Amino acid sequence: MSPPARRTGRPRSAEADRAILGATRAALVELGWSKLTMGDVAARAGVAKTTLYRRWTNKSELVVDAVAALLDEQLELPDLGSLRADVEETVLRFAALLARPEARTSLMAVVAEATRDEALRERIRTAIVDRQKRLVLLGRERAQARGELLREADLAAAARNADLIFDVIAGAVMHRTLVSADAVDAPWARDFAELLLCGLPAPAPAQKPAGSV
Amino acid sequence: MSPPARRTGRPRSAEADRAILGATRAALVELGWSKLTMGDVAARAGVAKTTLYRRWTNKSELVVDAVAALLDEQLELPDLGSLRADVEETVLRFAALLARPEARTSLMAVVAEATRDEALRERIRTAIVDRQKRLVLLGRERAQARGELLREADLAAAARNADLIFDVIAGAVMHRTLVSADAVDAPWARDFAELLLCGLPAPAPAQKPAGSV
Amino acid sequence: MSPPARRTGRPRSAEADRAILGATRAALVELGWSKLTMGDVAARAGVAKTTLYRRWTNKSELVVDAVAALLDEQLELPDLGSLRADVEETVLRFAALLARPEARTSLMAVVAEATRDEALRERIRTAIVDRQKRLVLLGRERAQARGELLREADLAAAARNADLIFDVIAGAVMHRTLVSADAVDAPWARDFAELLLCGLPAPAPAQKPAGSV
Amino acid sequence: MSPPARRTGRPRSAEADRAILGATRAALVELGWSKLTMGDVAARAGVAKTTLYRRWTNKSELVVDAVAALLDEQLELPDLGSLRADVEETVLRFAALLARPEARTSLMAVVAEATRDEALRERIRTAIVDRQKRLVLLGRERAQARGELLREADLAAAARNADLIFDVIAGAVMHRTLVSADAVDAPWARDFAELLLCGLPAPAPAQKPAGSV
DNA sequence: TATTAACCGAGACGGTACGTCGGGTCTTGTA
DNA sequence: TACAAGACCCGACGTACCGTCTCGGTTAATA
Repeated sequence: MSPPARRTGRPRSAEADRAILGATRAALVELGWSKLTMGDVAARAGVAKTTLYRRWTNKSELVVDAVAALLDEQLELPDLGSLRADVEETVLRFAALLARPEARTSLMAVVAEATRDEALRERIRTAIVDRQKRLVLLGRERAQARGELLREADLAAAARNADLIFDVIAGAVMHRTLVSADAVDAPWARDFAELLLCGLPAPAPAQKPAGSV
Repeated sequence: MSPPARRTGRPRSAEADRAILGATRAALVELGWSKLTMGDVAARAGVAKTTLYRRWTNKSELVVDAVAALLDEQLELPDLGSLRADVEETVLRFAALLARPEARTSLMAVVAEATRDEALRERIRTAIVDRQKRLVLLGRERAQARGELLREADLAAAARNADLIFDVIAGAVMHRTLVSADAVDAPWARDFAELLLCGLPAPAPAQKPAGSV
Repeated sequence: MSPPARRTGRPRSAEADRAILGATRAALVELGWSKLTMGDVAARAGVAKTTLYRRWTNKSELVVDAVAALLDEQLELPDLGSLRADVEETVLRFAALLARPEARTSLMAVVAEATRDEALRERIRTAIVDRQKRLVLLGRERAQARGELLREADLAAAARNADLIFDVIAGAVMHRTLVSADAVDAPWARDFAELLLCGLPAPAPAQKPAGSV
Repeated sequence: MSPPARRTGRPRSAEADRAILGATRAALVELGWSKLTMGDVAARAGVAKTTLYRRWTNKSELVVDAVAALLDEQLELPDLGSLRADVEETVLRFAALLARPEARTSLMAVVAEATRDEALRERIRTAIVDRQKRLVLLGRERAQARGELLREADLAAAARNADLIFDVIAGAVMHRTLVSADAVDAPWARDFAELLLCGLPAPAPAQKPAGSV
């Protein structure tokens, strides 16, 4: 069932594979998705266009693969002694990643493409989202150990909550960077952490009776 | 201030503006971003291609404006009597909009394109971001009137805060929808509103004594 | 029958007429027929396009009028004492005229346009051809007076002959200049006059028995 | 000498060359120069527009070649036994060609365009002028073989002379047809051949006693 | 060692859309 | 009315990229 390993004929050049992916990543950084052309990638890789199409059926497929390789870098969770400090630092690290043009461009390109490609969406979910979610889980673990966070009884609720926090953090940073086109700097990170930990500033401390969720 | 110029010559047809934006939205729905062509939009609008390019330099710019109009008409702030309910409802409305393929696709395409196009970024900011921020401002106004929110003394801080809240709400919804590829439904909206209003659940109400923040 | 002289309303600006024709000639010289645009002419004349179209229905009509004015300069027949010398000098003068880009360009443009415009053809015939034919008639007159040329008995034949000579001289110069793209210089003029006066070089003097022609 | 290059890559389709030139001629006949469009030619030829532009940079260049092919196929030198008869027949054949509107129109259009386009002038020279000059060379060869013409000693002079004769014949016919707008018919051809072979009718330098005619 | 099938580069091909340009018309406000 | 300005419709222009298709030539496994 698995590919019976083509046997006859000249085998494909592994060199070419490497060169093509490298050239694609370079072109992505310089030009972005929409101005990247197959002809240009081929030229950069010192390869014929035919060679590209022998391996990938599409511009999309090629670029997605190139991006996937690019995004294998991972964020690491800091441990600064308090939940608030850890959140701020994580936000700043993620923003630093998004500040790099190749990351920003290719991430968005792949997300945009995914808006009309179910398979790609699934691929993003497993390759990126699920992998980064561990940061939230780990951070919560630590905070609970420190006594900074309530330990949730309901397991399902706990999972749902982790998902929510992940979307809030990642979404806020991405939205500010890519849509609002504003900088994510230390003051913003501080304000964001404050909001995340304490919520909107209610007028009277007495308004929140004891025992509320 | 801005429109004192343009006195001589035949004025631009407002009719054409409407027809073009309408045709663009219709084409987006039917074809999606990538298959939408300027020529087709012109034909649908009963207008010459030149007339499009006299108003928008690009396919991107045109689509940004069409999307902005779409958001304008679709997003209204509800008034359900409490900040919490208003937030939930707004989140759900925004999610409903993103569930429509033409909105999702074109919004993301435009954002992706903007990652390497400063002018487009600026246009998104003025045409979409600044315009939708009114929802946050209006919502805060009402909540303060109801006594649900502290009235901020510092004006600059108030503005910064509105920006932050906007990015958090819009970012969370977009990220969950487009990146995490999960549904934004009523339970999620409830959890999100809870988090936004109250922050992460601290273990004891008395735990935050002196010296905080 | 003659134009009843419009009376009401603002009269047309004679200034504008002059400016337009001048601008057209200037544009013809610089750009040639095909790259001359109505918009450019209007701009040079400091006039709106509407004003052009109020006076001429077409680009063609406008340019033809401009060319006609240009060609009102005339060639003068020299009198150098012999038919041969007069022919050579006339050829060189005509060539000098064709060497001027505005003359060359606009003349050809108008002729090309005439290939599909009967009315224009007629206009060229009366405005240019018939007017220049006088040179042939005058030259023949003088040569006959000097005894260099046979005086034709048949009047119709004489007229036909003048037409022929005109086409041969003008045609040869124009063809060499415009089609063959070679220079019409003194040696060529000499060779041409020799050919015109004596015909192709026959091998034996005895071949043309008396009384021929 | 000229085609040693071009070794790699897919070779250009000779089929396409034929189809394009054929389609161009057909379009010229139906539409004339100014209404002929590259897109239409491509469609008729069953070829992409790109393929046209890969071979010809311009509408003008393409039409020049199409016209050249037209002349090639239409103009053959007759052999009627005498130089005089051959000249007459050639003149009539050329005139018949110029009577066809597509030939007349496109030839003139191309020449007019060339008055301000050096590259086009060069192309006309090589594609049309040099190619048709063969008729003069061949005709002279035959006439000399028959003993009707002097064999020139000086080679350079012979070449100059062929150029001259070509310009005289082609120029006279074109001028009469296109500028004078008169018919080139059998009588005119006879008069022209007489003039070309014998020159202007001199009164016989002393040979002919006074009072002749 | 010779065969041979699949590879490779180059580049032409049919398409489709792009953004621009010019022709000729129409619509303003002003003189 | 004419005029300057400039928007309008139309249609062709020449370009760019897509993904496919020959070409002539190379290269490793097989026979």
